[in-house]
Amino acid sequence: MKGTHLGELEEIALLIVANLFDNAYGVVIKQEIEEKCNRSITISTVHNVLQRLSEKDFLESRYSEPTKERGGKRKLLFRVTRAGQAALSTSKKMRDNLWSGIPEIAFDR
Amino acid sequence: MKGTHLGELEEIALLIVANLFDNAYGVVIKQEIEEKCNRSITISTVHNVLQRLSEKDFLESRYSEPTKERGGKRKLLFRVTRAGQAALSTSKKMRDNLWSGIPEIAFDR
DNA sequence: AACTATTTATTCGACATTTACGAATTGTAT
DNA sequence: ATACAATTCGTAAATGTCGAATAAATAGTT
Repeated sequence: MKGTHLGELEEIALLIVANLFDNAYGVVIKQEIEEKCNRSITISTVHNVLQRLSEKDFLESRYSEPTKERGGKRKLLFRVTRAGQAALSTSKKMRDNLWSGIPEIAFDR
Repeated sequence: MKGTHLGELEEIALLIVANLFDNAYGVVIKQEIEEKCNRSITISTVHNVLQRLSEKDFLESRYSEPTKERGGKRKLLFRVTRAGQAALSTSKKMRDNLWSGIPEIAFDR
């Protein structure tokens, strides 16, 4: 039963890539996850999830040109695919639906 | 690094229990997950996640009285704890925040 | 120019946690 | 005994996690 659902980190990574525009690559994605989700994560974990999302066709990638700065290797830039967008939308609808069934009162015990 | 985050299924299960009131136990939770999330899942998977959520103190449980029907064993009834509510809220805020940064346009390519 | 060091970045290999299922067990009513 | 409702157990697959290895670029040295 592989790739049937979006894992917790997978969904976050997809959302982060969708937030970034033309500069979504490993290092920046790691920083954004750490800042926006208030959680620490290593760069290898990030690359791992990016690769898995690519295999699932939720992300597509291309290499940038190297930059002039010291150590400026080419970067692997990511973009959310249509399938990725669909997966995100489905997930959001499902969760919004679940939340809509929870009265405020339930959280006021 | 155990229990640092709410897994994908863990979050769904928590939300489902929050939706149910006084009848949140294995079988019913399984049915609700299948209906509301349009996905199939076995009863053992459900019990497994319920147990893990209990160990993390996101759920609390008590046994009901046996019922009069044939095979009516006592049921293990679940309720979301304060910590569980907090975890759900945190997760929701994080995701809402991420979605707020994605312009509609980004999904109209 | 050729080396070596430093920097930015990605890839690899291994392990931990979560998700998933079928089978076994428990307790109740017929 | 048998059938039924429910939970628990054992194991495998998918996802999440990290440290170390590798790759490619610039800066400094000789």
